[in-house]
Amino acid sequence: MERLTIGELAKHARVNLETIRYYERQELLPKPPRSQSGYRAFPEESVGRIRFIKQAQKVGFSLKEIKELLMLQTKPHSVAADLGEQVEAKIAHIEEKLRALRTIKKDLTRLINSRSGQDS
Amino acid sequence: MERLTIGELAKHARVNLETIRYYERQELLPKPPRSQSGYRAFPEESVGRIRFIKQAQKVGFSLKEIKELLMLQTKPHSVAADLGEQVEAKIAHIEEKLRALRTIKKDLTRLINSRSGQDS
DNA sequence: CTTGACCCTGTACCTAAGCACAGGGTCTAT
DNA sequence: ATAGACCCTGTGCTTAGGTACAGGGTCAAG
Repeated sequence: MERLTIGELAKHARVNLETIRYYERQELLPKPPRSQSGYRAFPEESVGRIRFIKQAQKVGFSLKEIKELLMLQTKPHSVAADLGEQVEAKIAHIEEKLRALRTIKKDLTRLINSRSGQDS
Repeated sequence: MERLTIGELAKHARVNLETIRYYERQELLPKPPRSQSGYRAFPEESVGRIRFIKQAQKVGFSLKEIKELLMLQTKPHSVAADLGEQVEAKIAHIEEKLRALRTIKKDLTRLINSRSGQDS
């Protein structure tokens, strides 16, 4: 399996290299295995993981919340008791954001329409 | 027309009173008129304005971006040249966020569905 | 076998978005 | 006319989310 250095990962995921180390410290990325010389050797899937983090940030999730989302995704078969509930809660949270966005969008759209025809 | 003190506005808009002063400094709220004794006297619409700010923040807009959104909304008849373009750009931005949210939601939904039936 | 491009750790610095005083004036109810 | 609840300005602190070195090892190419 292909492994990436931190620099390669940074390039693929389009983030600053320091950001990756920061995410590792914050435990958003699992600690990667190291080469003999101590270099980090990331699995390819780290690219997707970082992209996910960036997507989620873009819509207002904090890193703490994103960590929870990632935990749900990557340990789906863990203790598992009320996992469904947790996920439902997250989805509700997302739907709230969707509503907020649609409202803002509607406001702006109305703005455009109200302009057409009248001129200053 | 009804006017609000900063404390009343904070209560209605459900934000900390210091946040309002901060927004004023950042020019997200227009400087309100003052009473003889120097107290701020906000128009009622400030409540809606603050709520809008909070909604937009929830979905990942920075205060700087929100300021732009507000300027589009409140001075729609200004210089007006390429205002339509600006609004379209904002809407595109919002649609990007909508897509990101839907992706995250789909991931989580898939997670729930994949669980039903199988057990660890 | 050295030079340039990487990587390591650790620490410091930075911006955004507030929150928390201190020190002082105001307003109103008793 | 005084206490309690407000308001004012100014300054400083805090947290999140990074970014930027410094000081030092590593690796591949010529």
